[in-house]
This record gives sequence, C-alpha cells and structure tokens, in this order.
Amino acid sequence: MSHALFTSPPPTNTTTTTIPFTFSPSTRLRPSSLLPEQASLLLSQCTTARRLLEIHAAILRSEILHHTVVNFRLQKSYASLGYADKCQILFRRTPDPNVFFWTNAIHAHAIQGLCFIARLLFTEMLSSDATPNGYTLSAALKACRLSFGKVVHGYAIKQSLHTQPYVATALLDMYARGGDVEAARFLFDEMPEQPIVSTTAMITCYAKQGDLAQARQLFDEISQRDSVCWNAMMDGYAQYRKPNEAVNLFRQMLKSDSRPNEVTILAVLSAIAQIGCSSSGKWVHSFIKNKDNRIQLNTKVGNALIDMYYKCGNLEDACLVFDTMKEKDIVVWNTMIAGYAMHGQSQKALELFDMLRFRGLWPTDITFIGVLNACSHAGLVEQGYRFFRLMKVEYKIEPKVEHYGCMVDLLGRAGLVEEAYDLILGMNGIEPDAIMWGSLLASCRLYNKMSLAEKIANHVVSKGYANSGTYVLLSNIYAALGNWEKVTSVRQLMKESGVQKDPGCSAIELGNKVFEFVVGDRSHPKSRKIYAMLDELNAVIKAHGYVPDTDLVLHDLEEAEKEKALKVHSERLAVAFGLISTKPGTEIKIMKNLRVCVDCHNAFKLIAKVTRRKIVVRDRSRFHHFSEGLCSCGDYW
DNA sequence: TTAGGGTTAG
Repeated sequence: MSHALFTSPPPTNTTTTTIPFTFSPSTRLRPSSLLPEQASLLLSQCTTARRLLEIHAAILRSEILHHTVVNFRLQKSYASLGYADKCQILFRRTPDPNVFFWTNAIHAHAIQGLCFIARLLFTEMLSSDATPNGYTLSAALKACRLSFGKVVHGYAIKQSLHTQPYVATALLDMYARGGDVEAARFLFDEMPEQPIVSTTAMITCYAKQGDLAQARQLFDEISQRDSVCWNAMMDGYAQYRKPNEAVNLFRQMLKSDSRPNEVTILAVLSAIAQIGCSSSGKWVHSFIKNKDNRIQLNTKVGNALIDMYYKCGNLEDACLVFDTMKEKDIVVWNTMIAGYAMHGQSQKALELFDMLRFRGLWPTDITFIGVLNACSHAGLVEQGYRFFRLMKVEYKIEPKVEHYGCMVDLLGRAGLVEEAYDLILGMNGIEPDAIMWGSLLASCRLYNKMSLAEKIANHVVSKGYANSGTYVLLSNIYAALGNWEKVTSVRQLMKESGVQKDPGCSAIELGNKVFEFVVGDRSHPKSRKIYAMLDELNAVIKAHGYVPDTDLVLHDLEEAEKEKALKVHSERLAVAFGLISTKPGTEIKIMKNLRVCVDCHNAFKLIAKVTRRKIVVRDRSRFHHFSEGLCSCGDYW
C-alpha cells in the first residue's frame, strides 16, 4: 500500500514556515514538519480513518504528541470516527488526563455501545484528580442502565449538576431507556423550560412503552418541530404496528418546514412494508433517488428498501435494489434471504447463504432464522438439521428459542409432529414460548394429531401462554372432528380468559389507495356488487370442482350456513372487490393479517384460473402467488 | 467537548 508519508520526497527546506497553512483533505503531509496549530487544524478537518492515520504518523514524527491540545484533538478524532480502542490506548498514555480527556474517552466508548468500559472509566475517574462535570455525566449516562444510572443521578444531585439542561435530558433518556416512565416524566416536569430535545426524549419514552396517545399529545404541543421529533413519533407508530398513522405523519412532515432525513426514510419504509402498499414504497424510492432530497442510498436505506419491496410482494424490485447496492453488510444479506424465504423461493435463499459465506461474511443468528425459515417453507428437513448444526459447530451461535421455533415449524409442517414435540422437550435451559406452541398446534391440526394437540393445549392454557390463536386452533381441531360440545367449552374458556380473537382482515391496494375488509364486511359502498361477484365466483369455481372445506368453520351450523361463513372471509371480499375494480388481466395483491385458511387457498387457485389473473396473497407467514390453478407454495405451508 | 430519532426475525 502506498502511503503519502513514505513516498513523498524529503523536504528541501526543513523550516516549517514553508508548509502551507491551509490544507485540503488530500494534501500530502511531509514528514517531521507539523506545528501543533497545524496538526490541530488538520485533525479538525479529518473525516477518514486513512487520513487520520497519516496525521497521527506526522504528529509522531513531528514529536508534538505531548502538546495537550494536539493529543486531545487526536483522541477526539479517533473517538468521532468510532475507534474507541485507539482512543483508549492514547488516553492511557496521557499523563494526568484532565476532565476533557476523561469525558472524551467515556463518550467514545458509550457511543460505540462499549458501555461496560465507559462505566469503568467513569468509576476510575472518580478516584482520579479530575472531577466530572456536566459534559462527563451526559456522556456517562449514555452508557448506563437503571441501576448504575441511579448512582450517577445521585452523584449529579450531590454536585448540583442535575439541573443543567443537558444533564437533566441525559437522565431523562436514561430512565426512558430503562422503561421507568414515571421517573422520566418527573424529570421532564421539573424542567423549567422543556427544550425540544427533552420533549423528544419523552416522546420516545412513551412510544417505547406503546403509549402512543401520550407521545402524540406531547408531539402535538411542540410549536417548532424539527426532523428528530417527527422521526421519533413516526417510528413509534411504525414500531407499534400503526403503519397508517406513520405514513400520515410522513405526509404532514412533507408539508412542514422539516425535511425528511435518513431516519425518516427508515421509519416510513418500515410502515409501508407493514401496509404492503407498493405504490407508496415506489414513491419513497423515487424520493430517495432525487438528489435534491439528500438521502444517501447506504446499507441501511438499501436494506429498508429491500425489506419494503419484498413485504409488498415485489420480490423482483427487492432483488434489483440488492443487486445494485455496492456495499452490502450482513443485515442486507439477511433481509434478502428472509425475502426469498417468505416468497417460497427456498433454493434462492440457500444459494444466497452459500454466496455470503463464499464472500467471507460471518452469518448472524438472524441469518439462520432466514435459512431455517426457507427450509421450513420447502419441507427440507434434512437440510434444516444440517444448518441447525452448522450454526452451532462452525459459527458458534447458540440457538435461541427463535431457532428452535423454526425447527419445530419445519418438523411440524413436514408431519413430524412428535419429533418436533421431542425437540421442545429436549431444549436445554430454553423455555418454550407461545409462538412455538402455536406453530406445533397448527401442525397438529394439519395432520389431525388430536391427543397431542389436547396435551399441548392444556399445557399452554395452564401456563398462561394461550392467545387467541391457541383457542382458535383448538376449537378448529374439535370442529374438524364435529365435537361441538368441546368447541363450545373452548369458546367459553376463551371468553373467561378475556382473550379476544383477532378478526380476519385483508387489504387490497388499488391505485394509490388501500382498502381494508374484515370478515363479513358490508361497509364498503360497493358492497352489493362485491357480494354479487362472490356469488358468481362461487358458482363458477364449483363448476371447476371446488368443494367448500367446511371443517374449519367454528360454529355448529348446517352445511349451507357453513359455506356462507367461508364465503365472507376477508380475503374473499378483497378479491371480489379487486375483480370488479380492475381491468381484466391485472394482478391482484392482497395482504392478510392471519394465515390464509385451506378453503380460501383452494378457492383462490381456482379463482386465479377462471379469471386468468395472477393473485398474490401475503398472509401472516408467507406469500402465495396464485396462477393458473396453482399456488407457488405447492400447497405446502 | 455535552442532551433527543434508526436496519434484518420464528
């Protein structure tokens, strides 16, 4: 590697006065030639690690490191470029570091998430000659959880630093991160003025607790909003599955004085992915492409785009973004693998996994969730076991409950229900969770494993894990057997436990709008036409061999009534609405909150055939691409 | 020198 310090010719004139005082970032440095002022200036302009190394070398050759300002600026530069370790080496060699040095070293580690070291440094500082000030406390608090944070709080009060706005906000933020809303709110109310930074910290605090109403109230009270507070509120909505509110806020923000930045884009793309509204996603993509908006298509933004596209059903667009990204970190690969898995393209997902290993990237626990999920959707039991072992043996990743969950899903879907059950029983030190039991229960339902299902259900109910899904699955199992007495008792149990069944809800995107339907929905203005279309569809697909699978219907109804109940499943309504609202041949895309039922799956294959349409359905676990009487999942899901 | 917002998942 060529290096400016070693390739430039020796200076003809050794006096430093000949060195120009203004440097561009590319100015080559001459050896043994820097004055302290010049070094400080260079360091303040330095933005890359390579340049910093050059300057560091020049400082050493110029023998000016003992100069306090030079030494401090050098440590600060390493800190701001994320090199906490280098910063610490220099710090340890600094005789009698003053409060600036201590604060910088603590801050350097805190922002890199090296919280333990940051806290150690702070403790060490307390027994040194330097005394922490407000700056130091703000830096240290970033590295604190509640327990140690309270100690710092005590120290702040003792030194009367707790009322300084920066310290108070850092304290507020510390309590907020620890989930102590009351303490955070107390500090907030105690502030004589509530700067926007503190208000935003408070908004984030509420949002993290899911108290979006309180967060919104504070947000609405801000008179001069900046980008950060918009982002905090938007992300709160996105995280708490209120994607429509997040997108609405984004629209308002565009009309305001604040400009969206990278964080805004990440939040709004996450919201759009949840809605599944690809036209909005494409709009945001073009917003990013527009240079005037100054959004860099870096790994995070690229990743959010891939995530959004595949969740909106546009796997091709997701691949296009993936292929054109110059720099891809492991997160980006993880997302693309998850995307292929969710669309049932398991082979592609596994190829991608091989490719990332070939490139020398180190898979993470999340990579393996994608890979195992891919195996699960394709019934690749042997492969799944192989990856499960590979993860432990080669990559030293201890499987978490999520990985076991994938394996249980994989085995259960493949009909190896008892094997899946044994796997759960054999988990060492890992407590099975509700999702895992739910998955196994679903497999029991699929393969009619009654006694195991009952055993699991009793266990789940007694452990208090039961959610609406558990009860619904159990009652479905009894309903399939025609045991209506048990169905009634499960429904009674469900009522007593206060658990409510999530109503099935499907959304369809038409033009730039998203229309939602719940089961038996009659609220749409075109309701009459929708139901007429449903009747017509039912008649036609029956002629093509459709037999309603009434096993799943909960209620103890006559056959004709059961058929009626199936016909009004939300996804059916959405398809009917799509058919009457679009030109022949247009692809129909539907997003459902729950898993699509067997009966709707059968119906959709035939609807796609008779209407010669492609129908794409995103359900809770994957995508189904229906076309010409078949589904991309091969009826395995 | 200092405080607030952020990517992937069964």
